[in-house]
Amino acid sequence: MMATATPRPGGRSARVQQAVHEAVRALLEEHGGDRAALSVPVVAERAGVNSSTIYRRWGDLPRLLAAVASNRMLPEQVEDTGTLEGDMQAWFVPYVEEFSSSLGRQVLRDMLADGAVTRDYFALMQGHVEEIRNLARARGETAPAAQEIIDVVVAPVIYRILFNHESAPELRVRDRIARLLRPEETSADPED
Amino acid sequence: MMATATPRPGGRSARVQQAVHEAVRALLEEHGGDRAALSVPVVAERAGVNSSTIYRRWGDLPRLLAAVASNRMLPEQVEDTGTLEGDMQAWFVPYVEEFSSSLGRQVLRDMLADGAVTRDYFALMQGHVEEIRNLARARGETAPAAQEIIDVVVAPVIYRILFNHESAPELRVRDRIARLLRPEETSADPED
DNA sequence: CAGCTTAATGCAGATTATTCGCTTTAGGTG
DNA sequence: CACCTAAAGCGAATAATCTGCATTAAGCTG
Repeated sequence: MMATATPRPGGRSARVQQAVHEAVRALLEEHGGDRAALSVPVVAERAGVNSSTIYRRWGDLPRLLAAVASNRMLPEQVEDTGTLEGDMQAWFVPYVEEFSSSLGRQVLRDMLADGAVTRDYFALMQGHVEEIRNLARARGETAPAAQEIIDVVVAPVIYRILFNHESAPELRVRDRIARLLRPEETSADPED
Repeated sequence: MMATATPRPGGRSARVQQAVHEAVRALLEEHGGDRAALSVPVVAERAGVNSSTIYRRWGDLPRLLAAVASNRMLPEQVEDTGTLEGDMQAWFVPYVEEFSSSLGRQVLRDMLADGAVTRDYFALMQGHVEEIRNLARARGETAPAAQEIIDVVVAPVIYRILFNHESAPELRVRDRIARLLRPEETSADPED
């Protein structure tokens, strides 16, 4: 996923990548997400790989962490639940659960450190929003523009996770989706 | 600003901090914002300061960069222009100009790497929003909740800067503010 | 399927960054 | 003015990073 497009993707190269990714995940787990406990040599040893391999493939620790983060935060697949509101919830609620935990926020931060990875990841998210929107339109539902969905639902939630450290219940994702899609009906409708 | 609250803020300590901050800014300038050109020893030499001083005070390069970033991106002061819409524009437009440039985005990213600095900075921004809102209410204007201002204006703009690399004109900040404050009048009102 | 080609890895030495204990400096205080 | 102490300087020890060269194994060719 979002992997370096290697000319030789099979075999050893892939095994090394997997070993390194797993080593990072395991080490973060063991040290309660404490980045200070990680270093390239430590990851290398755990992965059974030479340090210089990591430097060559990922450049430095932050970029390795960003790669692991974007891999770990694998975008949900869009799923057809029959309604736009259902699709939006099925798609976005799991994201928020992932990202809003203390660990998820840290992983998100790791990803943000790498501009290219971040951009790819969020482009993919936007693609999913467009997919969901197209499903709705094919069904005959009216659907807001993808940009509006992002402005009203996605952006405020990501912003609050990142800058306010809000938890999933505080974020009221279902409520935000409902307000966007059914503005008349939903004036005061707390969900937690 | 947001400085380590030093028990002894005057004198040498302050001079060192200033020298180091200036060294970082100058070096970034010289190398076109290329982070790879910076290292703690390089900054130390330019600042005329010992490397170990930097390690002790800031911990590592990313945290130093975050400190410099939050210092550089000094929040605008709230200014009473007579109307809520004017105050919002006077306050937020300069932010967007700063942040949305390629250099500003990089600086924002530097800041985001440090959770504590980020949180302080955005808490300060939120305080300003509340100040603006209180000014408006004191004037007798009706004003949206601070949370709503952030959800509708601030969050989408920051999100798009960070994840879509949008430029200031694309972000249509004045338009966003107008739509929030005068929802009836503004249906289609491109500003660029 | 043996032999060839080459990207990717391993290895070891050189370089550079980071840490640490100790000494020195200079604001603040009585 | 002498004392106290947080912060800075210094240098040696440790650790991380980079680099050139040797080795490995995946993909290709015949």
